[in-house]
This record gives sequence, structure tokens and C-alpha cells, in this order.
Amino acid sequence: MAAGEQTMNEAVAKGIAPRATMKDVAALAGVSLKTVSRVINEEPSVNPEMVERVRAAASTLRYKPNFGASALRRRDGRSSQIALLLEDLSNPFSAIIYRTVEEVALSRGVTVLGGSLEEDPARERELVATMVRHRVDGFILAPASHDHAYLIEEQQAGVPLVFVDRPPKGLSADSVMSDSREGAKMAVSHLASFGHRRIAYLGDLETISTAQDRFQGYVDALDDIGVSVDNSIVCKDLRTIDAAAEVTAALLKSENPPTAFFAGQNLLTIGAVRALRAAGKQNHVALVGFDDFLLADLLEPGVTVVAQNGVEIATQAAELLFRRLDGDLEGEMTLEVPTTLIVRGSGEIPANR
Amino acid sequence: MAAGEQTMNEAVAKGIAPRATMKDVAALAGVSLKTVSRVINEEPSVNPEMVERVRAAASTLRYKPNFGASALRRRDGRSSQIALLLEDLSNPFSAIIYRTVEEVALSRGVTVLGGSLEEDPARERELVATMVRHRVDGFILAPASHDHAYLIEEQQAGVPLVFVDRPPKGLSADSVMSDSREGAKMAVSHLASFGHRRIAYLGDLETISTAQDRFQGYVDALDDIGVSVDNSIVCKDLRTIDAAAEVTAALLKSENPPTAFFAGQNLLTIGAVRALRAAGKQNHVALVGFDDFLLADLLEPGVTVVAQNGVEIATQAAELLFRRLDGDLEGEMTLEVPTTLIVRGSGEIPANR
DNA sequence: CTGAAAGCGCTTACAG
DNA sequence: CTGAAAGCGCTTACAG
Repeated sequence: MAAGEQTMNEAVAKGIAPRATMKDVAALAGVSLKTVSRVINEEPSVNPEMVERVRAAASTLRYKPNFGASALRRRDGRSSQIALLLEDLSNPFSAIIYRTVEEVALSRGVTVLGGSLEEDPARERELVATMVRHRVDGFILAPASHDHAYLIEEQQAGVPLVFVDRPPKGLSADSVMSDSREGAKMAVSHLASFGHRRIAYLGDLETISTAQDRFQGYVDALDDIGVSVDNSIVCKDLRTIDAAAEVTAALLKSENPPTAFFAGQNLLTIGAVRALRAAGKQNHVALVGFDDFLLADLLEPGVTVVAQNGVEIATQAAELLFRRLDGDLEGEMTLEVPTTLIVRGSGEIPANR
Repeated sequence: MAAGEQTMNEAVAKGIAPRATMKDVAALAGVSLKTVSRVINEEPSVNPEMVERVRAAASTLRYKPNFGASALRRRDGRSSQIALLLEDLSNPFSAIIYRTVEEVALSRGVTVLGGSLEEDPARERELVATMVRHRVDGFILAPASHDHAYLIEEQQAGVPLVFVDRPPKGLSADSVMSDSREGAKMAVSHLASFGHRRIAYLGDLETISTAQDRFQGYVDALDDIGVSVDNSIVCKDLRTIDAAAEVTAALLKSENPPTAFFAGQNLLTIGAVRALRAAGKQNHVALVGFDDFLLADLLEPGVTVVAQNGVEIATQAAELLFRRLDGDLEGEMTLEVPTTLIVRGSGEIPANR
């Protein structure tokens, strides 16, 4: 009693009107709790007159169902929330994935708990743990870590996992990503078709498996034209616009500069553009980037890229996740989404012999 | 019993290992439920030996606390989730807001439920309702609707509301946004200082209050130089790159074309760039945009903009929200964050007299 | 078609 | 320092 009063007083002091519960609605409507529950959940077989009374009471009290409470007791225990953990939500590729997944989830009445991992495995573990405490129904994950065995517990608890952009390691799970190797090969072969033989490689962290794949594609394309890899023009572990710009500038000033560049990621492409521009060589040295970016068409020359299909990747991933949630327990799927070459000018500058 | 067995069988059939609860941990450790709760919540005054036993049991069973269940019973009822509803998470301004809020929230152990409103008031209502069902602890909202009275219930239920980018209408709540009017005035005055008198206005939906503010800033700047508004070069209700490009192209071809453009939003700026480029007039007609965008510096000419400080807006908004959650109930705050003129070339093309 | 009792996983408010 | 009982808001599994 005393405690109850105190709560009341605190609430009043703060001007807080406590939320109505099903119990309150039941009291006002003069029916049982269970009947209110039936009406709120739109179960059939409730007397229409009672439905009316309950609806009126709920509306008067501005009753709002509590998902968490119902999930706790419901047999499926679903929270109607999924976790979406991506590299960095302010990066355009992540953003389009988020947007697309959000749309599919919304159509199912599911909300999205987002998180940015920033290539930090510790942060990934932490965010996953938080999402688990929230009992999300599933995960869509572009992992930062390189060992995902710790997620096996979640799979065993019946929480579906779909990897996007990067494959799972140390456990088997569904995944959806671009065909990086083939895309990179297409980019470099395109440069080769304009006579280039000395093509520099700018790539992200070697620990990222897609960066390895893209490098493999680069090697494949060189193999095709009988050129062997020259490590003096292979630059890996680049993460930022500035890093790519610096390396590009240095290569351009070297004794035997490349006649073309392949950049394995959009920030690196932008860095290369910046350095080529600074050196006044944007119309003399060719460039093809992996992953499209806004305004690539408005630069001079327009930047030729191998574009990823983010919408397709995200749609496939989300639909796969929901199929799993709907009970489809077939073996793991690995979906590769093809990339597309977009010709804009920078990749069609011929090699000067 | 029969039901229990059936559940068991289903779980086994699906290979699902049910999650351990505090009860399970208590049983294994040979202590009471309450003692487990104390250990998990790191309450002091538990015998260190018991702490050890409980920790060991929790670890063996891979116990994961259930936020939802504890929130249900806890007196504060906090879900450790906040809702962040923005225009479109794939738009760079929204994305930087998301990223920044996420960071502040993470430091508090709070996760973010995101949503894109897409200028659709109905979608706003729907998403807010969903977030309420999830019992989020607070809202950060860039509203699509133009009447927010429906949110009064939430305020009364003690859920803090912080508006970003756009002010609340029909209720009083905290808000944080750019000083749009002053920023727009700065942009247009800058054009005027290069001799422009015939400056076109490209603006977003008139129903958006910041679009109105930006138009007012445009009018203010013209007033300062004694020029009256010419409606034939004022174009409102533009939403997309293409719409802005079309209008710009038409104005350039008109009998008395403007010598400069002010674009009230980044997509519109990009549209204007595209049209100027197509007409070959990018070095003859001046342009200043409101809101910065990636690569604006790499275009030719570089695009002069009045930049919003998204990080500052988001930081202020998130900190304000958490201050409210911490019990600060002082009167509503309206914070205006100044914009910055970034000179890059397109805005410094003089008027040809 | 309706409702009383039990319980989801946890914390509160006690008592010892 | 520890624990048994009650209850958060809701659904389940019954009985009528």
C-alpha cells in the first residue's frame, strides 16, 4: 500500500499517466482479461457485442498492447524484432541494405535493431550479445570478426542467421553476397581489353574475405592475358579515401607507373580519383572501381565501376531469413549475386604504348 | 505433461536447444532464483563463494539474460531501446544522424530501433505505434506528419520525445535542427556578393517547415540587396534529382534566365549540377546548395554549399533525450545548430552583366 | 462463446 | 547475506 502510494505520488509529481493494461480495459468493459486478449488479438468467435464493448474501453483508455509481455508468454516467444549488423550504416552500401531489409521486415510487422560494427570484432560480439538479450528473432549480419563459431549457440537456440556481404566462418549458415571474384575479374579484363598490361591493385584489409576474392579476380584476369602479378603495384590493407589517394599518388610518381588502376572498394575508388585529379592524369590513366557510388557519373571522366546489387542482396537475405522463421529448415544456402559493369569513361582510357 | 512432451519433441525435431533461464542456473548452482538474479545484476553483498558458483553455472548453461522479462517486472520498466525515425536511412543526412545517435546510445547500453518515414504521415503513425508496442524508452523523430498532437499520449506516459531537423507542431517538445533561415540567407547573400541579382530558388515541399524557413532566408537575402522575389524563378515542391534537373534545364532555356541558383536540399543541388552540366553552363551560372554531399569537392567546378552539422545535431538530440531519461524535466528546449558556408567554386562565378 | 487459474522469466518487497 | 512469495502484462491450457 505504502509503496503503491509512493509510486502514485512519484508519477503524479512527474505528470506521468501510467499506461492502461488489459486488466484496466477488462474492468472498464466489464469482461474478463481473457476476452480482452481475444479481442486485441482478433480471435474470431467472440460475440460482436463484446468486441464492441472491449474496443470502446480500449479506445477510451488509449490501450496499447505490450509486445514484450505477450512474447514472454506466447509459445513461439517471438519478439517481432530482428538484428541487422552492418559495417557502418553511414556507408552507402550498408545504408541501402538497411533500407531494403527494413522494407521487407515492415511488411511482416517486424522492426529492425541496427548496429554498425566498424570492422571491430569485439564490437560485433558485444552487439550480438545485446541483441540476444533483446531476444531478437533472427540476425542479418555482415561480420567484422573472422570466426563465427560463437554464434552456434544462437543457431541451436533456433535463431536464424543470414550472412550478407561476407561468408560465415567456423559455422555453417546462410549467406548472400556479390560474386566478388567474378566481378573483379570483369573489371580488370575490361581494362585489359583497352590494352592495359600494367594494372595496379588497390584493396581493402586482407583479412576481409571478399577483399581476398577481389584480389583473386584481379589475378584471374591477369592470368587470362598472360601477365604475372607485379607486387610493386599491388597495394592491400587500404581502408580510407586518404590512404588510397596517397598510394595512388606514389604509384603515379614511381619510375614505371601503372597505366590503369583497379580499386577494390568505393572509398578506395574515390581516393584514386582524387589522386589522379591532383596529378592531372584523370584523362590519361584508366580506373575501374568495385562498387558504385553516388555521383560517379558526374565526375570527369565518369567513373567506370563494377556495381554490386545491394537491393538484390538485401532482399534475398531478408526473404531467406523470414523463410527460416516460417519454418523452412532446409540446408544452408549460399547465394551469389552477380555484379554489373557500368561504363562511364574512366575505364575506357586506352593504354599509351 | 502431454503438452510439455510435445514441445520437447518439436524442439528436438528442429534441433532446438531451449535457452537456459535463471531458474535453471539456480538449480545447477544449488541456490535460489533470487541469488542468481543478484549475481547477474552485480548486486554487491553476495557471498563471493556463491557468486563463483552462480557464475560457473551460468557459464555452463550459457545463460543469457532476458531484457524483456526483466523490464516487465522492473520498477522503471525501461526496455533499453529507443526509436529513431528519420526521413530515409539511405539518405546521407539521415545516415549520419543514425550513426551518431547509435554511438551515444551504445555508450549507454541502449539499442536503436530505426525507421524510415519517407515523408509519409501514415507511415509515421504506424511506425510510432509499433515502437510504442515495443515500449521504447524514448523517441528521436524527424517527422513526416504536420500535426504531432497524437504524440501527447506518449509524453504523458513519460516517454521523452526529441525532434530533429523539423520542429514539433501541436505539442511542445524538445527539438534540435539547423538554423535553416540563417543558412539559406548566407547562401543567397554569398551569391549576391558576386553580383547576382537574378537568383533562382529550388525548394522542397512547401509543407516541410524547414523548406519554408529556407525560402524565408532566400527572401531575407534578396531584401537586403533590394531585390524583390520573382515568382517565375521560384520553384517549390521539388523532391528528386530529376525534378530539380528538369526545372533547372527549363529555367536555363527561358527568355530571361537566372544567373545563379540556390538549391534548398542536396538532391536538388545534384539535379541542378546535372542540368547545368548538360547545358554546358556549369562554369557560367553560379550555384550554391543547402546541405553538403560526398564528392561535391570533386565535381568541376566544386559545389559551394551551406553545410549542416549532422553530427552536432544528432549528438545534441541524443544527449538531450538521455538527459530527459535521467530525470531532467526542465522546460522544452529548441536548439538551433549553425550552418557553415563551404566555398568550392560553383558559388563564386560572377554574374555577367 | 467466456472465464478462472497457472505460468512465461524476471524483479520487488518482504521476512529471516 | 539469502530466500519464499507475489506480481509485471500477457497467453496458454483448461473447464464450463
